[in-house]
Amino acid sequence: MSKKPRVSTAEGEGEFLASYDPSRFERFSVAVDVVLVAALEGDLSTLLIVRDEHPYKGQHALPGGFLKKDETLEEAATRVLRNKANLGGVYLEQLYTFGEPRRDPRTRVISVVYYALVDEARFRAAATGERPVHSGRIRVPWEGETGGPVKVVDEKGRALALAFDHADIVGMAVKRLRGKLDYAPVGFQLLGETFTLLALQRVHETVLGRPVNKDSFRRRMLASGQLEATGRAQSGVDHRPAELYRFARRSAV
Amino acid sequence: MSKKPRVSTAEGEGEFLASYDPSRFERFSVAVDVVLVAALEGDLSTLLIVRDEHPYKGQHALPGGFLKKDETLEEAATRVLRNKANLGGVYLEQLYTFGEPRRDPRTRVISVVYYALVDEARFRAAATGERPVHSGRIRVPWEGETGGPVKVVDEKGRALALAFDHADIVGMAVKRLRGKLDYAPVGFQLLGETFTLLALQRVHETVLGRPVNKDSFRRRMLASGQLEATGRAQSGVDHRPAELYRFARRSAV
DNA sequence: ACGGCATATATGTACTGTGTATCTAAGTCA
DNA sequence: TGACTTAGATACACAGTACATATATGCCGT
Repeated sequence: MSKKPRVSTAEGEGEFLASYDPSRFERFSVAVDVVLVAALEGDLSTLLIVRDEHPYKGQHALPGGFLKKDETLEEAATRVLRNKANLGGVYLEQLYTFGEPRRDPRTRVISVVYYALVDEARFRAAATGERPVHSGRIRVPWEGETGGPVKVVDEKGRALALAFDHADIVGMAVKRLRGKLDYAPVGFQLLGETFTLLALQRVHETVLGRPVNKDSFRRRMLASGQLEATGRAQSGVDHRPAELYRFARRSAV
Repeated sequence: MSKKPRVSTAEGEGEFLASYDPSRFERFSVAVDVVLVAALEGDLSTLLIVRDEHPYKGQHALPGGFLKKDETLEEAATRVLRNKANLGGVYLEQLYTFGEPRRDPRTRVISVVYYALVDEARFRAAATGERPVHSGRIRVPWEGETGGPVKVVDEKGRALALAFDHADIVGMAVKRLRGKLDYAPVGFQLLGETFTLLALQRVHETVLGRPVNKDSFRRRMLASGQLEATGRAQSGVDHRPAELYRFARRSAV
């Protein structure tokens, strides 16, 4: 292969190697949206905001905001969570970047999407704060193919038509969670400080979209060394209460 | 939670729900870079271009280009591959978006990175074309942790200092490949139409950064149903030739 | 107080995938 | 022709998991 760099005027080369002149290139609005996910009563839920302006006025949308000049993408996502959901210090990870030219009818917007995982208590605190935030339940198609179309419904089970391509985004978030379930402590992020094994199982089932064998799941989790028994038991149930576990941050192995 | 949308003038709400006025928000240069990966002689390689302008003049960089007004992100990645490597119809997938404010010293650039997987023949065709493209060998730290620092070296083994944050980007591409190896036909994309089981094993070992058991690997691959024997054998080797296999696109199960 | 009920938790067994070792097959080359 | 090298097949041990069964423990109605 050619070792000596040479000046090329070919179209493909020029645009990248030539002197940079900002005015020569298009500039784009960059937004950062966040899929805030929690496990509520066995279902995955995501935080939504009702739009009060066109387009998609009155419809639900993921919380988001436009990127500012000197902040990183992750800082923008953090800011969105802080401003829209009054949440800080949550697990945050970049999901995907959506850039279809007409995904926003007003102007072209490149949206870098992050997803965040919180436990039920934090989610409910956000969803009942001063701001008009809503909770959308994610209905994952049972036994569906990976990345199949998820539906988002309200508390009464009515389907919510999400603004923009946000339904696709939620679907991709679930798909990502599904892939990480095996090797990352996803379930723990979605549950509170303590939880029962059945609760953890429900979360896994919801993310996977299929039932898992109870006994196998229990043994696998206990054998993983990631769980730590608290010695305390569930209360307020009309049957034998289950042991409460917590996530073992760093066991001495 | 509050059901009735109400107008909010709080800072966090306003920026997203208020009437959209493009002039109110920053606009950013958006680039699309491509990590073109192939398996060459057991090593992963990636396509690089030598920069002939500041910054990082004379250093190697991933092929890339700025996003145009009406093309999708994927179309931009396709265009980059066509222009810089004269390649078309390759497997392409979005990797990650890098947006650190000072990653490009000239101006802020949001870079949406795609990775592409090609077989050795296509990679060599690109790397020996008219354009001054180069091949960088990816040295994955053996037995290293996921996402550990990879090094990129030239044909003589000399370390290449990549421009911008492109070394990080290559590292993330390898990390992604590693994660997909178990459930996606990554190896097949990196090999040609036909290949021996040992060649497939070498690719897996390179991506994983560790040796895999030969017999187990063979059995696992044959049991997966993704392989199809061609009936033909390797030639030009000084030992017993191995059977050539091909990827079974859609087996009748 | 007691027994039914529902769920938690423990134990046992079969199956499957993988690691490892050993043996045989099929080429090249001196 | 026989040594050498790698391909490919077979056998066995082991671990993880699915599945089945048995026991424990709390609540609740009578």
